[in-house]
Amino acid sequence: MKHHFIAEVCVMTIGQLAQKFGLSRSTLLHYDHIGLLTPSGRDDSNYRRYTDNDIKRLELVSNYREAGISLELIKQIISGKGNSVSRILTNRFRQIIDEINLLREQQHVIVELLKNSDAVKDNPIFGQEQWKSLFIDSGISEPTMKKWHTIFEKRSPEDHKQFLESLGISSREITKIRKWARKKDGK
Amino acid sequence: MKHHFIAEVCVMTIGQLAQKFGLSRSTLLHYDHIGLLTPSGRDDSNYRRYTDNDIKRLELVSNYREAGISLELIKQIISGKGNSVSRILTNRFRQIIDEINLLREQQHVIVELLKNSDAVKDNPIFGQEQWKSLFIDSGISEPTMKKWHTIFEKRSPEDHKQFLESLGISSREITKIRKWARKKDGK
DNA sequence: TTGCTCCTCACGTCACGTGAGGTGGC
DNA sequence: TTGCTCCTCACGTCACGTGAGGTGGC
Repeated sequence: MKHHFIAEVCVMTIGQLAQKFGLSRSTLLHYDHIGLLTPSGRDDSNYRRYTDNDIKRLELVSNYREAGISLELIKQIISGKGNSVSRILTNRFRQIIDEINLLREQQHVIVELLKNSDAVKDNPIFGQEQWKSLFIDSGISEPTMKKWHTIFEKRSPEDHKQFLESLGISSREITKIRKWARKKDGK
Repeated sequence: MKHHFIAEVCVMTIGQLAQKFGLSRSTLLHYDHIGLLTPSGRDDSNYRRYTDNDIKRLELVSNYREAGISLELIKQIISGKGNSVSRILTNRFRQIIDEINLLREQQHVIVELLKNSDAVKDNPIFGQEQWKSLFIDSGISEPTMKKWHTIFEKRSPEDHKQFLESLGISSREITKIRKWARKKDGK
């Protein structure tokens, strides 16, 4: 005996799918253009129809994108060709380490430039409060900020000190901050 | 009484300058195109002649580039227009923090993906040794690797554990590595 | 008719890299 | 002549973003 009701398939338009995944339409258009995610069909008005399968595929794509894998490599992964997934992932992991180290070096350079600039004289207003609000405005929570100080202090205490100095914070305050950054350790 | 010898000015061709700064020719060509660094003159063959002043300017550009400042902002800094230098530098510093956090999230995703993949079954060879040589091949020294383990362990012990597991390392080895990563602390 | 989403080009972004085709001095 | 550096377009990269100009259903 057959079921006479049609299986409930979930078909979505490009806008709905974009919203569901927190992506932009142009991102999905782009994925279609390069053949990474072509919708299974079109409706009467030539609108893209994304089916369940397409959605599953986008789920995969989205995950790998969140790992920072390039679209080209994601194509390879999904098609099953090219390097093994675990190799691609570990390569990317190593790449991230390099990128983070590069960014750390940039932070180091910035500290040096601030040290040599007349930031303090130029801008005595630009003190601890401004800096703190900068963190908060950018959505960084107090605990994250503290954690960051802790890591900075541990990684390169001298840079940390100089950085704090470049902000025009009093040496008494600096001593306080650094002490507490080191203390968090034992906890 | 005047000096009758001509001041020794240092004039360089584009190739020489590129080599001196460890940049490519096309980089310098690009800087000329966008008006960031236009050589003071040309010689008879229409070759670019970079003078002492140009070299000093490139020194500045190069420094800010090493801080990851965009060419557009460097233009503003050198021309003295726009935001103050210290503001630009601290903005960039904050941006780097965001970027590093994004990369850390990507590492987290990779760990999850490795955990859920059959990396271990697929690739039992892909053990500690392969991973270690990956680090070494990519120019990361042993001490840097150790430092990295230490930080990873401190920041998110659970992720670190899972990551090590995903590599197929024995639980005994893992315990050993993690213990030693924590120990470094007291030193 | 208004408002909404959808469509397809096609060009812009950022910091260069890469030829193609040609010149000039040793 | 060979080899070297230099020159000027002009197009490619990567992952989209941004109009421009137009359609289709409520």
